[in-house]
Amino acid sequence: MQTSEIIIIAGPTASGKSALALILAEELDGIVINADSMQVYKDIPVLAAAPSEKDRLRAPHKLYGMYDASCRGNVVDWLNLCQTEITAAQKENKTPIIVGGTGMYIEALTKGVTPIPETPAEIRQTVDEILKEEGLSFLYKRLQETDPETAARLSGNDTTRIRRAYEIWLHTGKNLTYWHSVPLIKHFPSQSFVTVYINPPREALDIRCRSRFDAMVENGAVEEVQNLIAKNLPDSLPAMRALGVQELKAYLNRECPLSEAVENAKLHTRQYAKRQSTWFNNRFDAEFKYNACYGEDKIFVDDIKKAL
RNA sequence: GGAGGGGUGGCAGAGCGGUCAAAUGCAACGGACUGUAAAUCCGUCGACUUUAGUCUACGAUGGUUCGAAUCCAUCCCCCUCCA
Repeated sequence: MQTSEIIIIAGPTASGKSALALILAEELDGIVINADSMQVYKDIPVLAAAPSEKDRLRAPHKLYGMYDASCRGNVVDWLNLCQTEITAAQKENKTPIIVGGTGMYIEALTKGVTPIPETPAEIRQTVDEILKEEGLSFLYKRLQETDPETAARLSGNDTTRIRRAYEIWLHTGKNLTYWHSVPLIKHFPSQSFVTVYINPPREALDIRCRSRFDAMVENGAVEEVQNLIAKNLPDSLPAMRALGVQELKAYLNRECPLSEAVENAKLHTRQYAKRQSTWFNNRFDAEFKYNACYGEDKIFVDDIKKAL
């Protein structure tokens, strides 16, 4: 069975997205393409819950583990790679199946992105120094002068966004408000997506997150973090912020017992799942919604196949 | 048995006569989200009614006071040290 549609499977962590993607890939002769900001790093397959070797043999998987932990991935880089993979799949008459929990990535794919030039490293560094020397409130004041609208929209505590907005101004001479006024660049028309949202009840998800983390520890999550620590990377890198990394690092540094580290990681996973649900519930308009974790139910698959 | 310290909202922990429904942190709940997004940030958080207010609350009971989480008495628990 072949189709030119692009399937997108979104949902919170541990909802069973990857399993569904895999089954669909098998049934539809598809290619699974990752839309998860953490599964792109090769150093953390266990903690990021990337598909296993065995699963990857069952169907082609793209954009998994392609970056070193020292890299900083970002939406646009991912988007470009994703587009390449989608067109490559379509050329071979295979169904691209995009799966992931990173709402921002999926939205960039379906709705497009603003063509803001990439910020060079020097600019980032400059802003970093301002931040360090003058503080966030200073940077916020500068933003109020250069981009009052954006400043008004943001909280004065929102380091990430204030920094980015100011970087854009410094680099391009135009502020974020201006950039947001230019049309988004879209690579695929909206009609080409078949969207699926797995949205299990919180309690069910929580149980899964918890047992999954235990399984991660059994499958070498601690060793994974140990190897990461050995690389001596700054904690600010995305891979270092994957759920479980800082928690297990604290254990390895003898700051807390393993049980506590595990509890913390489970807690943070649960809170993350909530943030994801909020995102998808309120801004991801899916054609198919399922209110349970994906297990073995073929219903999902049949429903989706019918839509193609 | 003796000496001392303590019991505060789901938890931790401030407050030590009024401005205390009680700081702060955590958790919980809701929300935002345009290039680090598994990030970052915002709101709510005793109950009932609701821009004001009413009630129940700081181990228990009783007291002092115009007024107590804060002072006193008794009781019940907990911890530390000495024996």
